Amino acid sequence: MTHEGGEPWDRDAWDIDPDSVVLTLQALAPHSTGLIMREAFYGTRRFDDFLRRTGMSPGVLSARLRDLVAQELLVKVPYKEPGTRERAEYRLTEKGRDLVPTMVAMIGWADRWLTGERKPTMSLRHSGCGAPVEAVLKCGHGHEIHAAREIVASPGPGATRLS
Amino acid sequence: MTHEGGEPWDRDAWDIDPDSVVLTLQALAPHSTGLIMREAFYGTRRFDDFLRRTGMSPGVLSARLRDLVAQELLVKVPYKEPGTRERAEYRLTEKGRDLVPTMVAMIGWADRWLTGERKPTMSLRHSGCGAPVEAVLKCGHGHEIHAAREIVASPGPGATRLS
DNA sequence: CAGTATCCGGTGCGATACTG
DNA sequence: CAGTATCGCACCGGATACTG
Repeated sequence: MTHEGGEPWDRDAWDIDPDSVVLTLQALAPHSTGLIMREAFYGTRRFDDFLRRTGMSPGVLSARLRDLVAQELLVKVPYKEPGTRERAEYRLTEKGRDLVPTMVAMIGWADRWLTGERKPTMSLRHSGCGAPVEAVLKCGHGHEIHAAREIVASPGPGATRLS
Repeated sequence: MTHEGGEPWDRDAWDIDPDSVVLTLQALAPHSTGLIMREAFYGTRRFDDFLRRTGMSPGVLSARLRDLVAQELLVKVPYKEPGTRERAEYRLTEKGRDLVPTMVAMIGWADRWLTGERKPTMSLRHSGCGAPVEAVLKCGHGHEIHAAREIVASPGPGATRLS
């Protein structure tokens, strides 16, 4: 993953913003947003569960949930259990669930580099076979990619050429 | 990717922090850090190139590069071209390069959901075969995973049981 | 070229109190 | 239960000026 080593394009001749890496990072920022999404992936749906499990203040949680709903990563769904009053829950949308590969890749990286003494706090396994889940890279022809240098980056159709 | 639907553990009985998702997000936060890493992946190495291509101020860039070196995502390497004075460049470490699957997953997500009218600004291809690169999920037994519900999350060895 | 120093404005967030 | 309102602080980041 580099543009050096003989690629035929000049980095400074292209404006590549908004870059997709940054867009995704922004979707999960600020920090509290990522925390909420983590909880959502692990199954949390109700306001007070998010509150207790993330430890953030109600004002912050409220604001971030609003952002996430606006981004359509979560949907607010009213529901009513028989005999109780109506409540609200926040569910992952398809767009939100599609962040799973990103989350799994992040978990893999942190588990490889950041745990040190400590072991991973969460374990992801394939339902049925029980083997650990990981994110891997492959290309459209089905080749698995194991090194960054097997990837060539170049300006995409949305990049604008400068001057 | 859920703990609901009959899994035999109680989310509130476990402290799963520091969670790997959050750890990785923290490694790439604040925002300027992610921007720098993006540039690094696209091949940028020198201070003034980062400066111009990211548009941030020298103070901010300096602080973030320091963080990234401290985190060992980048290394500062002095080098000398014949006839010029010594300069410094920042290179990705193995730990930094290992974020590639995460980056690719993020790029895929943003390209699927965020582009709207606009097309992706960067294109990643397999060197040699030229096919587009993507992040996919698979398990240790080699099964490809296509739906979030094929993944079961449970507390890992590093989680602490409460009370 | 590769930074450091300073100022200053915005915002993210924790704590706390209150409401339907 | 599911939020909203307010306050004060810390940090992030833009602009600008300066240095080896």
